[in-house]
Amino acid sequence: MALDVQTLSPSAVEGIFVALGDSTRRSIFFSLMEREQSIKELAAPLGITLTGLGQHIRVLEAAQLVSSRKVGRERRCAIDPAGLERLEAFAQLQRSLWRSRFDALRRIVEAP
Amino acid sequence: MALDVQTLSPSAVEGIFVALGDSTRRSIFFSLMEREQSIKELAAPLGITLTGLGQHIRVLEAAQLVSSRKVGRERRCAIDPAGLERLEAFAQLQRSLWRSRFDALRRIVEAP
DNA sequence: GGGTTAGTGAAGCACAAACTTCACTAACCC
DNA sequence: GGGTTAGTGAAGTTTGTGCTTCACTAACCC
Repeated sequence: MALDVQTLSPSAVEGIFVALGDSTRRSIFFSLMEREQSIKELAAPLGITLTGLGQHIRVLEAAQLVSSRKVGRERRCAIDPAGLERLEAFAQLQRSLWRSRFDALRRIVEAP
Repeated sequence: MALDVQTLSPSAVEGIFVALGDSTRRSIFFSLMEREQSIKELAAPLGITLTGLGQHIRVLEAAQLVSSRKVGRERRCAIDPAGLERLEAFAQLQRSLWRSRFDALRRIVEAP
């Protein structure tokens, strides 16, 4: 997991939050966590058109949560670990940043 | 960081993604990472009304990303670490789940 | 070739949600 | 008390975006 400063900047996770902020895209994501699937396979249980699903995949790909490749006339979609790695690193960093600031503040307030 | 199964279920992080899926709420969140602030202080740089900002705070509070309390006539808003903890645990779990499934799949494909 | 199936691009619709205004409460200050 | 300031609730407006339809391409199959 190679993560530089750029990878951890707020703007780097924007796309992830936008992507998973939608319930349909969350469903697609969790469905792909089970197994790789085509656009058609993903669309069926959600009751939406292939076009609509294709649009969601593009958003998920932009966030690096999903990757896809054409195999024949099908598009095979799968989880891209990059997004999850970035999300985890982001949460970790923010939490530790908050913690250190909170501890510093506490030290001032509770000065002897 | 106490995290049970409930805390890690997809539905537990829905609110977090919905909350941070909006750019204004991301701004509020990062602004609060710097320091505790009132509704007025948060609204000023964003150029939105106090009413509008109050609505965003409610969404962030529902996701446990922000906590607030009334101090006099002001509402002091601050980061709630619970949301970040949950987000980190979620990303960690999903990534490890994906990794184990991916490794299992690879073992089948690359069978000797 | 002809028919079917999977997916894509452009363009439009429709609803959810971000934001506002207005009216009000309550805390602060003189 | 009277004036100002911070925030809140209800109700309306407007904009973004999720989704569709339609037309098309390309792969598969006979």
